[in-house]
Amino acid sequence: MQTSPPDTKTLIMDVAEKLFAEKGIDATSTRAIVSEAGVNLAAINYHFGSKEGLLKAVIFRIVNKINDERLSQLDSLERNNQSPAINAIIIAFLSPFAKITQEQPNRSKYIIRLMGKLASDPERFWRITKEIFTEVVMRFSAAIKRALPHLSESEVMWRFKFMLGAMLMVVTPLPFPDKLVKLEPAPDDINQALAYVVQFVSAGFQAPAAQDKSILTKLNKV
Amino acid sequence: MQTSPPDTKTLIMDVAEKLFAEKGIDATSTRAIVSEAGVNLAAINYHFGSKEGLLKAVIFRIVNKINDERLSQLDSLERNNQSPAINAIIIAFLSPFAKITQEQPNRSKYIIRLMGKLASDPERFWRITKEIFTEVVMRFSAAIKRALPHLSESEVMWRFKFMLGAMLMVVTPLPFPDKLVKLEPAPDDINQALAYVVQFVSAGFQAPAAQDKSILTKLNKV
DNA sequence: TAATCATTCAAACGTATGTTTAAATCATTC
DNA sequence: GAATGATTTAAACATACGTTTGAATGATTA
Repeated sequence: MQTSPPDTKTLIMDVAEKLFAEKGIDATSTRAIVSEAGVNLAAINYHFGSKEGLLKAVIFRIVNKINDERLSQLDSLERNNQSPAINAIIIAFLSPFAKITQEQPNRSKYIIRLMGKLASDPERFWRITKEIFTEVVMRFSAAIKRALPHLSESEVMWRFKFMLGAMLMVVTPLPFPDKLVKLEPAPDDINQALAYVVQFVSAGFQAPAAQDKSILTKLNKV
Repeated sequence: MQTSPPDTKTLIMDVAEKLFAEKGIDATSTRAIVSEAGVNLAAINYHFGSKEGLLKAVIFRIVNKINDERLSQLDSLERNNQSPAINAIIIAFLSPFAKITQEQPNRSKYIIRLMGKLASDPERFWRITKEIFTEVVMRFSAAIKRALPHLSESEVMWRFKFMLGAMLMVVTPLPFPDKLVKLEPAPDDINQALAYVVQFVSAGFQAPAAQDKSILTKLNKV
């Protein structure tokens, strides 16, 4: 069984995925992409219309796969129990990353980093992904609400957002001082980091509702 | 008591802070800054050397203030108790954002968004801020380690990172579907969001150590 | 084989960017 | 009030970018 060599279109998407994740989207030039892919400069515009067309293709290829897996796991959970436990919901949301890590260890780190880059440009992010993200966010937030009825809707959604933030940290190469620890996970350690984040996020979700409106209150009492 | 009109340097920093936060750093041209500030194009290079020099000046003005406040609060905690509770440590780390919101309501939303933009480019962020962030990270991670002796050093540092991720979500206008909730915090709601994140992160830190190495293990059992 | 369509190619286009220059203006000092 | 240094100004510079062009090559079909 031999794999056929990737065509130009796939080649460009693979390189773009890597460079967008590593350097950022705006900081990655079309020339850098075609140079590393070994194709002609005009290929991007020929195959994808524009740089944004290429970005959209790259994102769709990733997000569709991950979200399909998320929804499939949530379906499976809800078939067994109409209101699954919060832990199971969190794992259904986070584990597709682990699965991709397992299946495609080389690509996985680029995938989440690219998500991180996109999160900082909400306008563009939403313009590109709203068609494919709405269902996942609505299904999961609804499931979480059912699992945590003691929380207000607002606090549930904020905790959902905190989960995304913690998840992004797993592959964000935030460089701590060298004297401390190097927290860039090796491909093999990503599963360890995901186990850590599930533990952290599960406890966070199950915390009682926040009481004080301002954390400054606590300070001023001291 | 009258305030003297701001000099060119301050004027440029104020406008840059606003535009960097609103449009992003790379997407904000030097021409856009000087145009809104009403100064000459060469003023940025004259006063700050380069665009990155200006960015650094803008960031330092913010981060120095926040980190001084963090360290002062941690000092105060450790004067009373050599090993303060995890909750108090977290509040000491997160609350300076709330304090700035209180003191400078107009600027606070720009400050917050600019931190969000920077978070998506960790390498640049760290290149600029490592001189002033090292002390804070080392002091706080040491305090957290003392407060949570049942955790491995690796897991402590990961949870520290998760805290940063959750904190950044407070300042990242990540667009959820309109049908759900609008999670862009208004200036007045930032204190509420910070109270939420403290609650979430406290519980996360206090969770027992993670057991399974891979979350896929749990899945495969199903 | 000839014809048709898809793809690749080198080159150029138009524009926006950060930066630099050198003269002009302002403020301060002696 | 002249001289000195700091600041501002208009203009130009050099480069990098996304995109387009039209010819050349490749593949497919009649």
